[in-house]
Amino acid sequence: MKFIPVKGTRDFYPEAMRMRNWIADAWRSASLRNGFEEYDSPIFEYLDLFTAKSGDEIASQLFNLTDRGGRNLAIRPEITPSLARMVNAKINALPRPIKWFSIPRLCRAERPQKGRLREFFQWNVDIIGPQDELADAECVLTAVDAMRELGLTSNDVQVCYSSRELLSEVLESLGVKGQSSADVMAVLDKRNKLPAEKFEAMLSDAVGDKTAMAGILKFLDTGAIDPDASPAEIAASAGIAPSENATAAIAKLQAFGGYLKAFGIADWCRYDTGIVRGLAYYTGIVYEVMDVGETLRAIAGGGRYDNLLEVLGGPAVAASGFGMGDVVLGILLEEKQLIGDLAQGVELFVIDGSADMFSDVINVVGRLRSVGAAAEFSYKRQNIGKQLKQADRRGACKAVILEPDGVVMIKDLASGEQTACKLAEILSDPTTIL
RNA sequence: GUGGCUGUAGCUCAGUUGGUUAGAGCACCUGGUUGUGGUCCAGGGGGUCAGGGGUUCGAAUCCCCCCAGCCACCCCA
Repeated sequence: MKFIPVKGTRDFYPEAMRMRNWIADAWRSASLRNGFEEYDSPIFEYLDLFTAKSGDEIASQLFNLTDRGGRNLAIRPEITPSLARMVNAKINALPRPIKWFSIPRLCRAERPQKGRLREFFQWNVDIIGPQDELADAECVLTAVDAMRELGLTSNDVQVCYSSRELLSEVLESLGVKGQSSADVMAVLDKRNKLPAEKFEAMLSDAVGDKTAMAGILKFLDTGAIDPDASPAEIAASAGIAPSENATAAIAKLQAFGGYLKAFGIADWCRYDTGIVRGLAYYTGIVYEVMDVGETLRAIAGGGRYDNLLEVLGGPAVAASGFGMGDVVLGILLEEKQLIGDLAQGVELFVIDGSADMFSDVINVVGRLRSVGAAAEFSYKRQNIGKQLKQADRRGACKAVILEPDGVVMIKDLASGEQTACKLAEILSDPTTIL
């Protein structure tokens, strides 16, 4: 073949398109149920918007271009900067909390691999305004709600959360700072992917100091957070110096856990100190949705990013949200055999009893479509058997067979039952056969 | 950017130690069973064996290059 799709992109033939729509419909309906409004932004932006958020190095991972006026542009690799830009522009006019969602098509100039393509769709759900962990919890609830709609259960996926704030505080109290802190976080992020020995060796290299190393390992072993204990007690049992920041971060984790429980999704969620979320802009609670076997990369990731609007030139306004891509989710749904039969048939298939009645067929089809019915017909004039076969293959519910002398047989294709009526009736009121 | 694996029909795959005109199933198209579907029967289209070069009397098969796909690393918003 001379022309092939670009590396890392997908063609959506009707079958794949049904799957994509099925997922997007679940995302959209869950969003609306949970009180979010849909927005969208341009598919390309000024390159600055992305480098301002993520640094100049990000440019090499973007598809960027220069327009004829010499402007540096980039295809959006994420929508959060655009969201921040849009919200900043109207921050004083928007009622809060701002609860918005989007399902953008995104592009990243990466080498494709399992669960990662160069073009994909990502559901984004954000709440801007509240500082309360209730917002973080409501985002998680929305994610769970969509996954539930798609047929997943808490036996399939878990929302693993931690506190970026607490982790920073722990590292700092152990004297791990600056580059070392960044290195340690990078290693922690791999914890669930590496064998224990290798992980500890890498961690040891990043930390350097033995006392600090022991402190980090003790912190990592923290189990579920007791909702009833005082933050100071929890800090003590996790070997964390009970600074003001540390106890505050622990209290936030407790509040977050309480909201998850109140929303009825506690069994979908668990505290996991191994969640770090890269070195991005997160400032508080962070989480990733993992498949229970942890064989796939994260299905979704998000958390609190209270500084982003300010970084992008706006006021200091708190924000929290997540992104869920269609690629890993699609793999998981397929593995769990949750996709089912997505074929969508027409309602009615209109058939001629003899070729000379074909003009009546297109007449009836036209009338049916004018009242909103999904009606189809065969382009070829052939016997009734072949036309019925075609009706069946199109997934039609009923066949409308036009016979001589104005007689019409309505055949239910599932039961095989037929009822008769008059062509004149159908033409005057097509809704009688719906 | 680095590394590993794999490329035969739209899909899943056969193809012997190199040997005539590269096959099957499914899918697709046509026709039949002479006016009621999910069957059945018959026929048909479709492949420069990813592409290029080499070895050989002869290459889908052996060697080299390249391209593409998959997978992992880096990175992961």
